[in-house]
Amino acid sequence: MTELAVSRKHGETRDKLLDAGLRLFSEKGFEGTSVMHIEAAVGLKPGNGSFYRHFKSKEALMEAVVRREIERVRSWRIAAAGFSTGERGREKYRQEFLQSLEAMEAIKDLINLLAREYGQGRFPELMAELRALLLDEGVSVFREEYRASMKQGVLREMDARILSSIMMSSLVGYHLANMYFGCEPGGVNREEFTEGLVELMMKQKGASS
Amino acid sequence: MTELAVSRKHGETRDKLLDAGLRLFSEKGFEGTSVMHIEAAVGLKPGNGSFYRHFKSKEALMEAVVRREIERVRSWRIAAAGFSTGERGREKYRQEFLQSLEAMEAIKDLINLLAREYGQGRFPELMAELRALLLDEGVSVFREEYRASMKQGVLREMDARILSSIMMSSLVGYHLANMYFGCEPGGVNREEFTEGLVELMMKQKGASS
DNA sequence: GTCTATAAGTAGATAGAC
DNA sequence: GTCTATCTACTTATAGAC
Repeated sequence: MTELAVSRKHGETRDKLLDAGLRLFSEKGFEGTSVMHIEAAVGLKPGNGSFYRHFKSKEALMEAVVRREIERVRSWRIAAAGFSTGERGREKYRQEFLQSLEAMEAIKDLINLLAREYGQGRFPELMAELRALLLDEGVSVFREEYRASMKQGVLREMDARILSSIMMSSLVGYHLANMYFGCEPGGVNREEFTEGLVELMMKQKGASS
Repeated sequence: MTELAVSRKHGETRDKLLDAGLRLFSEKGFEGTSVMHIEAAVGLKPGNGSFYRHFKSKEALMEAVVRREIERVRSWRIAAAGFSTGERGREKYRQEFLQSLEAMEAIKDLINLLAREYGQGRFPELMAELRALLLDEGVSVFREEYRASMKQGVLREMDARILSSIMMSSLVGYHLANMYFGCEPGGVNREEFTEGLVELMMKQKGASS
């Protein structure tokens, strides 16, 4: 184990390739991005295959890019275990919704890449992993939080499964509309939007049942 | 004006090319779809350029595909002017939400294509037109409907701009999660989801203010 | 670890026979 | 309106000098 043909720990260039790969695959899609383009982006002379000293193929770079992003998201999840602490109420939910939008913003390249490549059958296992991470885990965290809140009587009485699905879908839709169209849906900004979501979730003043 | 080099009204094959173009661009992206592939899909011998008797370039096909879809959506909009009639209430909104999801399903290839190509700078004017059609018009129809409903006192009192943005984002998010991940967010089906949206919108029993 | 050079394949597009 | 044949450019990837 002296030096693998294409070993795992190169230096700066490898990291630059991962960064450029994420950005370019996200912007132009996997097919739309050539290795020459990637090489040029990191300062290598394009078309001379120096890329292949770092990754054995374009597919290998794609896989490494997605795996690195998955790990990034995982480490955030662990760090943000503070989710279910603190006093439940308007302000807490408002901040959590804003944080969700910010988190999506932070991984927008990953989301974009996912949108482009998903369903094409190119990286099925990778895409399945992303789905589990982004969608399934996200909804389930929301759901458990809402269940706890309802017991405390701060939220309107409603199936927590459905409420969490709606809140999640809503944030996802808002983010994607923003991302793809570069504008806020209906001219409603983040603060108004998240405030509105909280308003809908909370028990209305004087509600009887 | 006897016969343009690549004239506008060919026959069956041209339509087949438009159909195949929509499907393939949506599935594999513009860059990911080769002219050979398109030719094969409509029964032409691939790689022999018969495609170019119908469209002067791959870009030209893309443009024609999107324009045809835009017209399709426009004609629906006109036909569905019945939106703002009928008795306002739970059942009406429930059906309208379901119809929105069905409409998105019906143009999912267009949406997918949009998601893939938007922001790449390849067809800027085309994408801007789509945005106006799908997002801006959609939200504004919702908004006016809600304004009218609030006056009648069936909806909770809330900024109609924000409510319509939330409802729209929510439907878009639900649809996209479904489309990209092939499953319902949080295992909530359409009926439950739309029912939940209505529940959130309506005035709660016994709400005072 | 980057460069020169180049192989082998595929892409978009055109000319002309039928 | 489809086919044969072909041009040019670009793509992924490799071999080997430095």
